[in-house]
Amino acid sequence: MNMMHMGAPMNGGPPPPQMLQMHHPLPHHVAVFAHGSSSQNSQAPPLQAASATPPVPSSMNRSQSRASCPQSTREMSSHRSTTSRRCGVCRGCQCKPCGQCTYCQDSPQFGGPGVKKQSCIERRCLRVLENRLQRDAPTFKARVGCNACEDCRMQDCQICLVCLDKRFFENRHIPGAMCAKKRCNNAQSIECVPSLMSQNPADFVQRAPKRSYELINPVISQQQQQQQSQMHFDVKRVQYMTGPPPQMMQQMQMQAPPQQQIPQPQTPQQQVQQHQQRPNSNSSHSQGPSPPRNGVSQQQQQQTPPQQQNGVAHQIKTDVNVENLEQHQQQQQQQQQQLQQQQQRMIFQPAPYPDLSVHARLMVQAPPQVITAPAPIPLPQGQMTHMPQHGLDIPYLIPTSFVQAVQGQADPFYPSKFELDFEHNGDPFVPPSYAQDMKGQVVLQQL
DNA sequence: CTCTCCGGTCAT
DNA sequence: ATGACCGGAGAG
Ligand SMILES: [Zn+2]
Ligand SMILES: [Zn+2]
Repeated sequence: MNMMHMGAPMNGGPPPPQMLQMHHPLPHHVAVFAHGSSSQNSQAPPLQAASATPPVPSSMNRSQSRASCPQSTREMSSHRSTTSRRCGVCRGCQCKPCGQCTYCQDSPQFGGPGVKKQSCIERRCLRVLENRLQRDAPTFKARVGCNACEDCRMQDCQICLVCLDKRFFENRHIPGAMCAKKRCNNAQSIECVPSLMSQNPADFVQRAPKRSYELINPVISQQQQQQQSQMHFDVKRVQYMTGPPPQMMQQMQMQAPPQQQIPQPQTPQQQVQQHQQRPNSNSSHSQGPSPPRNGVSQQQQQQTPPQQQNGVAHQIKTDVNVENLEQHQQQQQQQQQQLQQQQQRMIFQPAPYPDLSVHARLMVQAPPQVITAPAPIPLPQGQMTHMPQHGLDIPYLIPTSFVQAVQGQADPFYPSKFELDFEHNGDPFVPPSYAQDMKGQVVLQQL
């Protein structure tokens, strides 16, 4: 029951607030939307459109409170230091509400009842995610699978805490853990010893904003990417700026991220109008969510006319999701080539871990397909497009490498949608769609 | 006041 | 462990 559908500030009409004013210098590889701050990056992606269309109205990131001030000031100053706020710069913060995820559906913004009161899955902020990981990881019951059973062979869910940690934080918070969704009988629980960070919450707070996502993603040539088209492997290499704990030396993570979906060129406003009437627009959560506490069901909310989603069919992008590195591309490519075969194989042959009893060891002794980082690389930025670097230069805005994005996708969290939207409606900030068929493909679980 | 949405809590 | 709720913080 809604009928409220008040014109959300974002859709309404308030002139697009010019992007978040970054107080810190933006790395050249980071495109800026705002006023002609056209970063003169060499790869000069077609950002005109972007600048014309701010990612999200400032009103959208209300709770973010001055995203421009990366200083921990506001975040911490808040008496309720326990409440993490939006960073305002990560992909999530930049994204518009998809309008189709369960939370958007719930939001009054889209005519929902507003009972769930959660942010759009697409808009999940990485900072918040991290805070949560830091909080929960210590008590998280991590397990390592046998890597032999069927479950272990399945691809990671990509939405559980472990997967998210893996994807965004290179398992720093829950090292060695296997996808929480996997139900391996031979799984062994491991003590989660969050590396890298002290157990002192006070520390997090301070570090959170500064948390650099100094992680490096290997670069995979487009060709390679295409060759791996059957599966997505977001191979990442860990690289720590600060002294990494022994167990976290370096690791290579292979993930089989869900297939990318093609963005659905439409703005929230449009979405509101269309207000899908999808049969299974349960979207986002792949795992059967528990039943709603009360009668408010998703369906009930969908009382809007069965508008069509428009002609844009949801396609599935099969390119490998890999984010490109700027400089180490070459060497990486070489490396990748060598590993290419291996990787393809891993797709169906989850590497048998040498020893799973100790996660520490697990981390050190990377599985066969593990690619060890060539050498400490100076955090290239721009590849972790979805990683906010609170307080630091954040290559999370619009990576200059739009071009790359268009060709080979990087991460489900960095929807290829951007490029497409450019072409379709010039709005690169429209979040990926949540077609039921893509259910659980590109999401972040509830935070 | 309006609005977004974090985080705690409870049900599953 | 995870999702549904919902109180309420905090920004506009
Ligand atoms: Zn959404
Ligand atoms: Zn954010």
